Amino acid sequence: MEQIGPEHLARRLRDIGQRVTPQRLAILGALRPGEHLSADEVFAAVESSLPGVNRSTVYRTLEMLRDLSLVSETDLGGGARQYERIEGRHHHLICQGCGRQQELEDALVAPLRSTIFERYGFAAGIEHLAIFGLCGECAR
Amino acid sequence: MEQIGPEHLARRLRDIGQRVTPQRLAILGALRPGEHLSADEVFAAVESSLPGVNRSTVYRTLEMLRDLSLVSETDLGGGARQYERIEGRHHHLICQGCGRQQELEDALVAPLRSTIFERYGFAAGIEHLAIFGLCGECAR
DNA sequence: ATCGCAGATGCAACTTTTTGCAGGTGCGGT
DNA sequence: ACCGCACCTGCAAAAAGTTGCATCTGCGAT
Ligand SMILES: [Zn+2]
Ligand SMILES: [Zn+2]
Ligand SMILES: [Zn+2]
Ligand SMILES: [Zn+2]
Repeated sequence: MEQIGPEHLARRLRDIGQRVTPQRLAILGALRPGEHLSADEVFAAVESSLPGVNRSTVYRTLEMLRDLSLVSETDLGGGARQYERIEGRHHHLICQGCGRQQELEDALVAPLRSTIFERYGFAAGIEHLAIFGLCGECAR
Repeated sequence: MEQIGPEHLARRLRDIGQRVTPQRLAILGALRPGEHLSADEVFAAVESSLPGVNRSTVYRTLEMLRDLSLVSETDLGGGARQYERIEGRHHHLICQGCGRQQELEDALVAPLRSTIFERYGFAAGIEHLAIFGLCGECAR
């Protein structure tokens, strides 16, 4: 598992022409691949290590990280949007019957990305899809 | 173009075991295929024909219609989620560079739905995707 | 036609997210 | 090391969306 320190995060931000601030380091540091956090949970995590941060800074930073494709922002149907540091694409199948979730490998989604590019010349991100529907058990 | 009257909408609701109320008829009636409306725009439209309706009724009704797949709910990136009456699936490509939108036919998305079903036995809805990325011009 | 109740609505409080603005700070240039 | 200013942040208010509860109502049953 990749170990990430503050210097690594700082470099990552500078590489893409963004300023390095304590807030951004804390926010990016609070996010880990494979873990979905709400903005409020990120806020709570950041608050403890950097008292005084403002919620809107958290929202604005998450928005920036999302625009830079460093973080995914997804409505998984649970009230608040979920944020996750992107480290290899993956997606989620969410059953509207029983609520169970299942991970979906990007390999199944990749062809869509290719088709869209071939057909429209459009480079689709599709970093983290939430696909709603009915699982096998609930479909009957 | 399909003409829809109140009786049609009422039948549609009853068919799926939902109660018919003036609010629901007004809300469903305010939505038309091919037109994206925010919850607030739906509220405004409904207000004029049925004064006194409450915003939360609009939100709750849109949520119900979405669960019943009569209406799609999509974050197109413009601040507020957009609602549209579903009449044949379609999707949108949204360029994060210039903001231009392009419609995407469901034929290109259908294979993903099939693949997911074959692989996981999961019946994916995918009624109205918003796919973000970069258009040909902005990609360079 | 009337009754009863599960489900819908209105209302108000609350949570979540966005925005405008004034002051603060990272960082390239000197 | 210092400056300058474009970009960030905190703050406060607004906008968008959700929830609990008391009342009301559509509609199946009598
Ligand atoms: Zn995920
Ligand atoms: Zn299920
Ligand atoms: Zn649409
Ligand atoms: Zn573009």
